[in-house]
Amino acid sequence: MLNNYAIFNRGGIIKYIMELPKTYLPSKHEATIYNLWEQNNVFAPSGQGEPYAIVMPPPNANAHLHIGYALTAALEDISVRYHRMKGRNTLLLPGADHAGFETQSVYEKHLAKEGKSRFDFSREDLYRQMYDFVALNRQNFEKQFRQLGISCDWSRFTFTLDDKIVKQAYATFKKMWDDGLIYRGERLVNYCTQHRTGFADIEVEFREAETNLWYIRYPLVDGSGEVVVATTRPETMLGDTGVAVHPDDERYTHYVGKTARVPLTDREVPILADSFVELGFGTGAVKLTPAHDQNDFDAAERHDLPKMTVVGHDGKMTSEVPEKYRGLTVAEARATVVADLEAGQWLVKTEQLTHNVGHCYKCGTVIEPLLMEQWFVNMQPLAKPAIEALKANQIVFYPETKQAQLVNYLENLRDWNISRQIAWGIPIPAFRSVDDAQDWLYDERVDQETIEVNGKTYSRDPDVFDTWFSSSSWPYATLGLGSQDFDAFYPLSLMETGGEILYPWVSRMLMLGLYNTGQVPFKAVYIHGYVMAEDGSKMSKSIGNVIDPSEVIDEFGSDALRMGIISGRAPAVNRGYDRRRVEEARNFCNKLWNMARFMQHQGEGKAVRTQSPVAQTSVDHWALGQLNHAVADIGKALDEYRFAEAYDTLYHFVWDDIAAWYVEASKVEGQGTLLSYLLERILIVAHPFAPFVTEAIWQTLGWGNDGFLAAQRWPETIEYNARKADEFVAAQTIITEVRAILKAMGTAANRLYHRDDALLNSQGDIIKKLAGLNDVKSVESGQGIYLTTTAHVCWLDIDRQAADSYLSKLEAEKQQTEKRVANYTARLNNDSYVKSAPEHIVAQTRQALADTQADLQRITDEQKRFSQL
RNA sequence: GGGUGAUUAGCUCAGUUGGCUAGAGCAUCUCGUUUACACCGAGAGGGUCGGGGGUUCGAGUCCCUCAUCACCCACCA
Repeated sequence: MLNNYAIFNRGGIIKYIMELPKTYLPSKHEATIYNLWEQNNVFAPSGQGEPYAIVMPPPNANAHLHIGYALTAALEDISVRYHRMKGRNTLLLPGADHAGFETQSVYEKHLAKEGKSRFDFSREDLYRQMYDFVALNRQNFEKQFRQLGISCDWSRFTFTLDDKIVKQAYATFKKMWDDGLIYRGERLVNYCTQHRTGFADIEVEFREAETNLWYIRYPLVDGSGEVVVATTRPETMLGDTGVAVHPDDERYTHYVGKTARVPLTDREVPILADSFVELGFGTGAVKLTPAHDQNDFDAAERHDLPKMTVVGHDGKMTSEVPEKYRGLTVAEARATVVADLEAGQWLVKTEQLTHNVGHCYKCGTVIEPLLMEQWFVNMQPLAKPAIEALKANQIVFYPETKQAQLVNYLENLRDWNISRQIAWGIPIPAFRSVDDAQDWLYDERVDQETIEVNGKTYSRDPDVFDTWFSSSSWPYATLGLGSQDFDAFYPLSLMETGGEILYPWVSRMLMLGLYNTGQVPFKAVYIHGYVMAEDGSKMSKSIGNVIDPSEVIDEFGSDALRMGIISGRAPAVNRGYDRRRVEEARNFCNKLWNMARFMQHQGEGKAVRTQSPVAQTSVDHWALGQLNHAVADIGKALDEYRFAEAYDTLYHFVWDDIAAWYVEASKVEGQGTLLSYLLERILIVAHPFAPFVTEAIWQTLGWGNDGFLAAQRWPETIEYNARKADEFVAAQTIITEVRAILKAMGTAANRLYHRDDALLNSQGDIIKKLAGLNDVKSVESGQGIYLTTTAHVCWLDIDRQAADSYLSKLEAEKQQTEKRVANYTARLNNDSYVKSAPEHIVAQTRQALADTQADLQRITDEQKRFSQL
């Protein structure tokens, strides 16, 4: 099979030549086109104009892109291409995420297949292995991004473990350290005993679980009675260090201050009053296990209770508990404790209870709140300025509601645990004295296990940062704080991302951005919704309903996927993937392609690019007017990130106005002389949405000599004659009515008569061709039926039989028109309407009434005329 | 428990600050192969905008309420 296109380089100008087959075949062009762009550095910032910058939220370098990324990519790329064409200094900076724990989990599965575990390796070894593992997989997603046509500057590609990111993380940590925002604390940490690491609150997944509520007697030491507590975790009673009741709970007032004995142990614990206890729940008395429950921990802090760790990092009971329970798993311990309670008559009763239990979002293991020493960030001083910036509207949110949600989140923020006990991440640059557990140093020599400072030995903290800690500086760390890029592009124009990371990421970028740069990191935030499966359910690998963007691209093309996926989609609304919209968009690409074919055909194979049109005919002026409107509407919609609306406007402008009306009109001799100009403008305006097909056309027509389409300027408003444009609108009205009548009556070839009407004289040829008439001519007196939707007197010569059936149709039309007349009349008779409504609205109504009355008049005249025949 | 969003044509969904007869694509029905395109063209049918109440000259749009669905946050010893 012969190649039907060739690329060659002649005199430094790249030409792209091929035939124009009937249908556009994306697969034949997309890769070639993207290579041309990339090799010619089309996506680098121009250095001219007002800056416009987006830094991509880095996708997981290890992942195969799912179809949601097609949406992200389309939204970002449309914005960027549009602003580039507007002449702005535009940057789209790509990146990839090492995705700490996520990737380590994947790698662990990989290891498991080889019968190994991460605990078989040192952290350094593991890190190196994973770095290579990710480097291999990374090419995959970079390839997919290119498939999607993303116009990013690959030379600025940033990986979240790159030096500049690590350095920024260290600088941030150091600054916080110096400012006293970082503290080492023994706190309850959400701990997965399977993965052996702690998590941030936000990473814990709560699921409903059926469990029991056990009611247990705690006898008073003075023998004066007992307190019954209710618990879902009887095994943790082995670590109880108190019992709490509500201060207002009269049932227990006289117990407060007394001492109870914890069954199955010899421990005596105080009964105290604390308002965190809920009066209505259980018995109103609660056991306190400070080392394994957040509320209990907080209460213990307030009342200075000791904290006993009874569940260890391995998920087994520790040596703190009586010997018979030691080494049991939590589940085993629970069963044993319950049995022993029963045997000892300590158990009052058991109730069923449904409640939420935290699980590891990766492996599903129940999260144990465990007491651990970790690095924490004091969030209040960071959250406060962020809240102020939000309330001062320094960032525009799409949709708006996300702003208030973020404020609400920030106002209730707890301190942030940034330590993770995994290998795949940025080592925490802190060292602890081997002699003094309280003596910590900040030091960046993390490649060393131990360091000597002032004659003392310090050993490295084995933990790494939470991924979100380093990625919170993403907007300026990628640019390089204080660099030229930073000066040019910070704050970013837009942060485009999904709703699931509004809290963990957007909020932290905002806080740390303000902290490190004194400015908000971005001027706008666009939150996209999720792409669900076609039936509206969540896509997941386990269900097997994941849609691969590459497969869609293979079938329909990248442009079709981009447009199909943004079509009709509002921000932050989850919606299923809709294959029909992609098909629709594919058809649209083909429409563009065939308009180009038609134009080339008209120009006898030589399509000349025109930039300064001379409008001659009415339809020319009309087309320019429509172009102006479309360009303005699309631009305005894109300025406000209303992508679906912008695409809709483009679609209907191209298809309805130009393809259906203008191109058809241009087939009439002497009409439609601006085809190449309009096509040129359309390619530019459509380019942000459908970059491949538009560039393919551009290059194929030989316009590449003037530079890439991707580098063209967005159209300016063009002058046109509105009165002449209106002539074509009038012609359209006549054409539409004639078509409708002929269709409804089932008659074909006919003539349209008029009495030397100026419009009919000048637009006769177009009307004849587009309405499918035999003739349009001026006569002394005509015959047939009058048109009723136009003020231009003309009548359609159809046979008597068809005319009779037309009458009944006319009656239905009359009734509708009468209704409208009544409607407008009533409105205008309403004094308060005329007084309160804006003048132009009232004027519109008056005009509408006049027009409708005229229509009604023509209809009744026509009926009368018929009845006299 | 708190919060957010959704409910518009058979289906999937648009509808910017309230203002012409509420739109699109797909699907359905008629007709059509006029040399850009059947991934096409022309025409048609189809909605009391979830229920109820309110504000207003005017409500799909704003407010209240109810119902159903989805999601987020918090948390239940």
